[in-house]
Amino acid sequence: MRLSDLITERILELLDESDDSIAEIQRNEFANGIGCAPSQINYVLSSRFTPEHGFIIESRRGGGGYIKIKRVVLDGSSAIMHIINSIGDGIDAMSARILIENCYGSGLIDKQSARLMDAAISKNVMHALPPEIRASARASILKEMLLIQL
Amino acid sequence: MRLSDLITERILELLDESDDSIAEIQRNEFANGIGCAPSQINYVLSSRFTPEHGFIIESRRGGGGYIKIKRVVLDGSSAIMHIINSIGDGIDAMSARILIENCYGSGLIDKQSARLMDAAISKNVMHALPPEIRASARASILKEMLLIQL
DNA sequence: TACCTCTTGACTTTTACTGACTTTGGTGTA
DNA sequence: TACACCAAAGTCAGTAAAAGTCAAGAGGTA
Repeated sequence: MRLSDLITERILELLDESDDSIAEIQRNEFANGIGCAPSQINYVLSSRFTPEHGFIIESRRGGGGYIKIKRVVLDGSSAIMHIINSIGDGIDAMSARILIENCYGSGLIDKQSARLMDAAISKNVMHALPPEIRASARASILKEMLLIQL
Repeated sequence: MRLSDLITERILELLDESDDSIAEIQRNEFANGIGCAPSQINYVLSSRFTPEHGFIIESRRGGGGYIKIKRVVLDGSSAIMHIINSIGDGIDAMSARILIENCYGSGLIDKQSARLMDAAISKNVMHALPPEIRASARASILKEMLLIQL
C-alpha cells in the first residue's frame, strides 16, 4: 500500500472519530507514526484534501504548531448552483472527477447519479471528440446533469 | 499463439479467479510475466476489453500505479446489452430520446437515470459540439451511461 | 496486392516520495 | 524591550516509478 493512501486513511479516521469534523495533527509526530518524511504529509494534504475535495486546511508553524483538517459539508441546491457556476466554460478530466466525487461525498447527489456523471464524461466518450473541445464538452455535460439535481 | 491472445487469456483467468469480477494488474510486471512490451497490454485492453465487450477499465499512473479490469456483464443476452449493441456508431436526437423513454417505460432504468441521460445528450450539450460529430457523441454517451446500469 | 491486426520502442504525463532549505512563531534572557 | 535560539510547518526541486500515447513496421489473410 502506498504511503499516501495510508496517510489519507489515517486522516479520514481521525475525522470520523471527531464529532466536529476537525482533525488536528502535529506534522512531525504524525509523519513519524507512519514512517515517512514530514513533507509527505504536505503532499497528501495538497493533493487530496483540497477545497475541491471538500476540506479546509489551517495550520500554524513554530513551537506548538499544528495542522487542522476540516471537512466542510455543503448542502442544498444553492451549493449545486454554486458548483455549476464554478465550472465555467471548461473543465479538465481530473477536476471533473474530483468535483463529482465531492458532490457525492457531501451528499449533494446520490451514488447512482455520480456514476452516471462519471460515465457521461468518461474517457471513452471524450476520446470520440476532438481534443480541443473536450474541456468545454465536459463542462456542459456536467452542468446539464447537475442542473436536474436541483 | 499470438501474444494478444495470451494476454487476453491471462486477464480472463484473473477475472474468473476473483470473486468480484475485478482483475487488478501492474502493467510492467504483467507484461514482464508474459514477455511482451508493456504497451501491448494497452493495445489488448483497448481492442478487447472495451465497454462494448462488457468491461470497464480503471487505472492510475505514478508510483504504485495499477490497471483494474472490471467485467460488468456476464450475460451478453441481457436487454440492456442488446440495446447498447443496437446503438452502433451514431444516433440522432429523436431516436435517442425514444430509446431512453423506452428503457424507462420497460423498467430497465429508473426515472432519475432517464432524466440524467436526457440531460447529458440535451440540446445545450450538443450545441457545443460540431454538427458532424453529434450523432457519434450521443451514441457514446448513451452507451457509457447504459453500461453502468448492468 | 491491399488491408487489417499485431507488436514494439521512444517519448510523454502523472503520481509518489524525499531532503535540503526557508519561514514563522514561541520562549527565555540580558 | 530586543535579541537569540529552538521548534515547529512550508516550499521546492529533484528523483523514481508507474501508466498512456503514437508512429512505424511486421505479419497474416482475403
